[in-house]
Amino acid sequence: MSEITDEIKVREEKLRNLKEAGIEPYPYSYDLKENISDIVKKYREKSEEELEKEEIETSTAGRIIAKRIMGGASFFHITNGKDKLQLYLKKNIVGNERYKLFKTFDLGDFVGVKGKLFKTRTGELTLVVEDFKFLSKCLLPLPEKWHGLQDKELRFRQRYLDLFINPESREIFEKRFKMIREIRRFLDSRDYIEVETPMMQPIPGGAIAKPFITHHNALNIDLYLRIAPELYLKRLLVGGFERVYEINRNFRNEGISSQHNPEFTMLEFYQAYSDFEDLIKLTEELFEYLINKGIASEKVNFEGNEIKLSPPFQKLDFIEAIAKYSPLSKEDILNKEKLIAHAVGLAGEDNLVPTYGKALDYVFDEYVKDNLIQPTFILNHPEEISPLSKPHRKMPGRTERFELFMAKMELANGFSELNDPDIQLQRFKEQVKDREAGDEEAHLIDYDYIKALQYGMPPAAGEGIGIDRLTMVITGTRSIKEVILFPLLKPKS
RNA sequence: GGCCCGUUAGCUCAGCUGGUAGAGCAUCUGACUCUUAAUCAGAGGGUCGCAGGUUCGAUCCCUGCACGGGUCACCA
Repeated sequence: MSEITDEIKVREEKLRNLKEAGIEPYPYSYDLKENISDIVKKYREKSEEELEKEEIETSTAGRIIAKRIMGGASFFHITNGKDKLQLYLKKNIVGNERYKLFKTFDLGDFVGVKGKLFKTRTGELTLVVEDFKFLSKCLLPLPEKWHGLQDKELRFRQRYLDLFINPESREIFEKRFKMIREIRRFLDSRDYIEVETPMMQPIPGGAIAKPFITHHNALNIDLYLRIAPELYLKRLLVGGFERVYEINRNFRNEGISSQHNPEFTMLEFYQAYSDFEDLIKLTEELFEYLINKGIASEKVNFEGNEIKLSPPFQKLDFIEAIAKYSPLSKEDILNKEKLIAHAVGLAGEDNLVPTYGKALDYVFDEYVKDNLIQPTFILNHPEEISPLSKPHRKMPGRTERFELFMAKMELANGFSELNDPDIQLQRFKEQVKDREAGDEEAHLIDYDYIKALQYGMPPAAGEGIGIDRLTMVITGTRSIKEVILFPLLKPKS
């Protein structure tokens, strides 16, 4: 991929020179006392006098990212990707030969250094190098120091460069993974247990989406990469696990956009003896928790809008939401033929399968979604678009379901779980009709799941939260590719 | 998939109505023992995304393709 430039030749030459000088360019380890971040954290606030008095001797290691070479003394910066530390190298401390050697190290090389800490005239914490060890060679030239790596394609294809060149990028991912850690702690402290369920499923279920297909040779069967873990997690409720969650990948064979990656991370959790109202409360508590832990801010700026992440969040009935933001009346929306006609009129005949479910989805997305900037629970979805939710105890034709929207995105989806096997089978059969009407994504009948329900599933509520989108909101990022370490890109030939 | 934009040195970017390319950083050589976008003096580095076309002549105009970005459609 990379052509050999003069600079690469020089770096390769330097590598050879190291070997010839008897210096191992790829040693096995370095016995460092503290990492760069610890040093910066512990000693940054100390005064020049304190440092001088305490004579703090330490050793650390990192990648060289800046060189300022002078005749008899030079300055370098090394980084661990997060923090950087200035090094001061003096000829009369390390000796002429070693000084000359260090000067040949390139930007990107790893070094281990040992010495005392002091502050320069300008007040920067600096390590006077007394001894050093070469730790690894960087053979390719690095991006530029002022602007970093700007090219989005390179940033995604060579994320490792992005991570140690662009601190903002590094921060997004640190935040993401700390958030996931806190979510685990939040659920663990509520007696949840984290489980793993199949990624490869004979019948893809639990969501409405096109799956990836793969093949198992020994069994000679096609399998589907899961589009959701839902039906397996609910089998665990049948099996006696009362509180379970899974944080893992789902795969959907659909378009790639600023909000969609073919594989994405989902938190799904199920809680026995609870209903959708309980999970609405739990969801608000989770946001509160993430704010208290310093993961999320109370307010976040997203595309110029200030989003208030601290609960409580507003609530809006699904049908009323459409009535509010569209020219349609409640009666229009509940009238199936009329709504289908309206949706088909909007979308064009070729673009919409004429089922009530598809029409509902379509008008909701068309009229409502872009208005949902502040966190909003959309409630009580119609049965036609909620094949796995329990019928609403007060509203006929509706289900006990909620979706949490913010920043024009769906972040969470939860409901009281349908545990009546007869109704569930009936709903699956209605999905089959939709499939016959041309809806390729309608749910398939999973008889094995029905069988599990026939053994009895306790009343329960479950919810899925999109981890990538949650990261986007918390970090104020517009593109899902910015929050996925290695987003899917077309391979470059 | 449609439309719009981008692709020029390792990186970040200029490049006028078409006359075979420039800067900064990085690299190399030299000077410099508190620099921090270090400084000073010099040097090297390019199949202008790919393939065609128009033209005496194309980085520039046209067509196609590739990859990326944005947007719409699709997608819970």
